[in-house]
Amino acid sequence: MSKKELPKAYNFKDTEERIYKMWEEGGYFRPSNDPNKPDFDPNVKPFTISIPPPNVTGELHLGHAMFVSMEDLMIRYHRMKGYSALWVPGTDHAGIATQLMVSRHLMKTEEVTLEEIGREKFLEHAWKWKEQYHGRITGQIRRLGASCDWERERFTLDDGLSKAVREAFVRLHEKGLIYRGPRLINWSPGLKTAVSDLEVEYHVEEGKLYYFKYMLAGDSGDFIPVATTRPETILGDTAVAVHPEDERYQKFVGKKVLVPMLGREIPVIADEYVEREFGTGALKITPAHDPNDYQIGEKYNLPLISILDKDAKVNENGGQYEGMDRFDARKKLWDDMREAGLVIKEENHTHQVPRSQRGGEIIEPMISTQWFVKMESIGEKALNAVKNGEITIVPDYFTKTYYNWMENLQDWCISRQLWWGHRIPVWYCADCNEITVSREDATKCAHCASANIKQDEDVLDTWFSSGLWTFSTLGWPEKTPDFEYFHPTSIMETGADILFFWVARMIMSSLEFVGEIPFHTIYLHGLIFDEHGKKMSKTKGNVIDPLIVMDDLGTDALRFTLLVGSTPGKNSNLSLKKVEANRNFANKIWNASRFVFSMIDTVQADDKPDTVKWTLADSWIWARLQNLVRSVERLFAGYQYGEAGRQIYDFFWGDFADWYLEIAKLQMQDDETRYTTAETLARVLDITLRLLHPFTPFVTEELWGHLRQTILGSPLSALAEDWADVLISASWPKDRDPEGWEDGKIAEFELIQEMVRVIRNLRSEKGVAPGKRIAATFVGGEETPLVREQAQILGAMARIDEGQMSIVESIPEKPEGSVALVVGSIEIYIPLEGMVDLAKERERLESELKDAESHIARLEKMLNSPFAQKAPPAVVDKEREKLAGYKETAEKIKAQL
RNA sequence: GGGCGCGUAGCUCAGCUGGUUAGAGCGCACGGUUCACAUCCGUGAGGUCAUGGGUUCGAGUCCCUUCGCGCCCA
Repeated sequence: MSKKELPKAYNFKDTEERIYKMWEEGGYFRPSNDPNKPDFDPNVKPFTISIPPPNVTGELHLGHAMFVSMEDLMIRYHRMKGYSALWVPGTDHAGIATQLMVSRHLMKTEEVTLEEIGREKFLEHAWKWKEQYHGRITGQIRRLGASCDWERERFTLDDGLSKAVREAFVRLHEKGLIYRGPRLINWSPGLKTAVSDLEVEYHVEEGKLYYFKYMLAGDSGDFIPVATTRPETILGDTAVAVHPEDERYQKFVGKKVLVPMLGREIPVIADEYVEREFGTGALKITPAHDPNDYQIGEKYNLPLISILDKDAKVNENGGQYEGMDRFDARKKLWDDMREAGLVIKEENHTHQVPRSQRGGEIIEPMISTQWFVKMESIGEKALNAVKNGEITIVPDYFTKTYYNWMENLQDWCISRQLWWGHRIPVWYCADCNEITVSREDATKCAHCASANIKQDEDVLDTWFSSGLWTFSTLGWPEKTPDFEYFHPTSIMETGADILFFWVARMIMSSLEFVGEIPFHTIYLHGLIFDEHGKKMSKTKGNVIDPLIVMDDLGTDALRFTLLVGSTPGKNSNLSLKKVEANRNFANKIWNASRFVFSMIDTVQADDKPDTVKWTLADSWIWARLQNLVRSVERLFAGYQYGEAGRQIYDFFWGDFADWYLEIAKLQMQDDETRYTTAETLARVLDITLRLLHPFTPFVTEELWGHLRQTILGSPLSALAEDWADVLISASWPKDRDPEGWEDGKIAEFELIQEMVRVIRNLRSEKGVAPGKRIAATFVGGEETPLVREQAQILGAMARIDEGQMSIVESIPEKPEGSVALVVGSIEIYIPLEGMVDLAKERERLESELKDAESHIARLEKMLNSPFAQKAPPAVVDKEREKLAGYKETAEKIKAQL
């Protein structure tokens, strides 16, 4: 039989690729109930996840590994539960990142700039680039075991999604929710494009606070001292503001001051916004280059003077500084001001510097004509969807963060000065100056029918298209069967860091365009740091590459580590040590299974007993397993996947492998119990593999296949008759209600375990050779029948010589030269000739007695307190039982002393 | 400045709606060729659950204070 050939260690390298291919080619990733097929049953519940689309040209990192593991777990679980599970894969075009990469590549290989090559040629290159790298990232996601339906894979720039983007844009425009105009935006001078507020990160950095004089117009010689962190923006100042109650400056309010070096006259205004304590208490206002100043500028109708061009060089408004780079201008202007006697001082100052999320260059707020989406009404709907419970966020403490953000929405700048993306579907007419906004490519002006029209040069923010992701991937704006059946999707699982970037925008888009929520649950996972909680970065050299981890330790080990090491929303620290431990777990599963197969192989048809009698161990492992199934079900329902994984791990290793398998070795040698033991082994392994499958799909699929074959080829074949062909489509274990006998059997078995432990402990302490069989006398009292029944197990597990093992109900007196062990009401005497140090034994027993007595005292005190009346009876009873147990133990020990 | 989270064994972390003597992995110590597994087996050491107070019959778990750390927003 094939199982004999199974290698001694689990070899994931021979397994993963083969299994994945089998799944994919076998069509197991498709939803079981497909609305496009004639046998579609609308009553079957769908379970849908849209993948957070990775950058099509990107490379797998741990963030991907995390969400793939988590989503695959959810999908596999629901698939096994009988839902029509659909996981829609796809990628996004990542406008800025990809354009940057491609243009760098072009510069390197062909030494051409974007301007030289032109839009059309550039796009050809970009598409080639996309084709080239697309397979890399999707291949890497496959390696993780992702059971997504690749036949439904989408890309943000493909035809269907582009159509969706157009539809969305045009609808927003029709509703007046989209507008174009000059506003203060975040400008990235290196990329030469606008970026959204979210794409700007504020870094605390050492800088300087520059103090200087704002001279009053006229020659009074009076001045207002002003401090700034960005002196070059002085060129664009249009006011100086002071606090209305600031006595130092009240006299200047309403007067004019002169912009240094330029001599422009600007007003001194009073506003409570000014912080009197900061700097000099007087604030220069540059509405065209600072968001706060912009608002003040609006309030007081101050002119906007833009002083920078698209390269962040000083423009014509900067007088003699025109043409200088922003930082050179800062220096030159300051030097000139010093010469002119306007400089007061410089101070070191830490402040927040806005930097581009991509590339890290300093972002310049500046006035630019861009397209914006009005967020107010859209945002309100999205806020309410969470407030009224239609959408739940897990973990729920992110709900507040969400509210906070949604209540303070700024209009969203959606145009980008790039070529790689969805070109804005707006055409400008050179004849009538009207614009044409169209779903189809326009050929003539909608207003004057002139053909002299030109499409807007800009593209849309990538997040605009990914905001439509949950429904555009299902076919919207067409009412496709997929869209009708699978939307709204079930869970949006993604990183907490893109709650606003993406998740909030999907909610807004879906409510706006589809009129329904995009998903009912948002599950946010945390970020992954290195083993000491430090952010992974190339410069620190602490980056863990999931591809290398999978090469070295296997996909299942990586997945299990990520899943078990994380709790919803919390960041987790990953170390290779942990992955290694889970590689070992995969190997443990492998070997325990191998053992089970070999046991099943030994069963003969005539081993089947006439009446089935389960042993204590059989009952115990079964009861434990049922507890586990219930527990996992409850934990999954609460998104506690990590805890569920840990419990399965503990059961498999701690209960099944360490105890039941050892006992099964004995039970398999007994004609009476061979059949039922093999059956128990088979059933427990089957259910455990099913429970583990969403965590570690490869090793479980491989073993389950062998298990199925082994059972089918054995007298136990009836067990596996109705099983699916492959584990991925097998049914999830049913959580049954307890039948009432379970707790008693578990308690009995735990007594046996405890006896084994104390004997092993003694052996170890006394240095008894591990292989040496020893003698033992069990004085069982009430438990004597149990001890007799389990004698063989006790003997084997504790290495007791059967010939020298006696079990009695009571003995007249303590045997000489023996060590006495007490487990509940049972006494165990181990004769260890020459090894028993009476004084030491006494000491040991005394300390055990002390321990028991302290418990007795504690429990008696507790039971005499209001606890007995106020606590639930079940809890009180439990404590009473405990007390009785300790009393018994104490008595037995006393008898020894 | 506002909001959120965290602080449990040497390290990394679990601990669900408050209810045994607070757990795991790694690390450490001792011992092992037990016929599934040395990617293993057995035994052990190690914690006043950051601090102070409160609620409760009962607090690692709920509330407040302080200290330390991290994140988000401004």
